[in-house]
Amino acid sequence: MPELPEVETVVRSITPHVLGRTILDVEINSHRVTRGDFSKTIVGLRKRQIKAVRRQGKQIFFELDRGILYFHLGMTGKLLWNGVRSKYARAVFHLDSGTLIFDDVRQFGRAEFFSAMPEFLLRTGPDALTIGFAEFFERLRQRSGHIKPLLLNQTFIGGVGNIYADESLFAARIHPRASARRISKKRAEELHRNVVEILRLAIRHRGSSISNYVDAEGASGSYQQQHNVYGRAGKPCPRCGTPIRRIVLGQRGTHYCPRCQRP
DNA sequence: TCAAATGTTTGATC
DNA sequence: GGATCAAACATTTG
Repeated sequence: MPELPEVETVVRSITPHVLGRTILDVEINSHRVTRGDFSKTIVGLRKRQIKAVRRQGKQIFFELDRGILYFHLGMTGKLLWNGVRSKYARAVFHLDSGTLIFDDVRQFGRAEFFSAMPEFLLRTGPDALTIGFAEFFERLRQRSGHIKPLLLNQTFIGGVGNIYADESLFAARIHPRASARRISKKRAEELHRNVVEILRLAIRHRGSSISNYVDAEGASGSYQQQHNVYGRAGKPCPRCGTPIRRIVLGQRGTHYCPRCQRP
């Protein structure tokens, strides 16, 4: 579900409720919430104070007075502040200020305590909002393969998912199957600029709500109303009227305008 | 019943 | 060895 704009919106809506607060107790209702033994997470989090909340790519970190609480929302994860406890409430965090529910239908998300930043979390590439063009282009040049799956690769850049990859490629008029390393500097500039602009705009609209996504208060985003290609297969391209095409690329549905985005 | 869904990890293969 | 690709994970919805 959540890509950078949605995760950023969740972070912004959750931060005022949890910053400086103390975790009193934790319930974990599914063995899939953590990768290892979940009792480590319960014990590790008890009595910890939340010093900072930050996002890198699609990852959320609560920095504690000792250790880290890590969240990844996967496809259907939600963090709900004092929200409804559904049957998908996989973990519940009781703070001195209220209750944080980690709700996740498909269970691709994670909520886990680490005493130190684990290696697998350090593999994330630079955040899509902060990477500069020079570094972006440099990294692009080093890759073979198609541009669309590369944008989804979180070790390349962090934060872009299926919606914003399709929307950014449309804005930059780049075919999703274009060879990453053969994209011209001018086109790469367009792509970099559009990725940043679209992510920022989507944050202003509090993200895209397709089926599941809501912020910590349970509110939907509205950016889905401005999608040009994502989920619009067969509908006219807003720029030229040609029907939007849907293909499968890197196992993901991929939407583009066959006229505006030439191979 | 089948396909698809905002994502990542794992294991094969190039 | 590194990069790339497909399968698997779990559940709902149309």
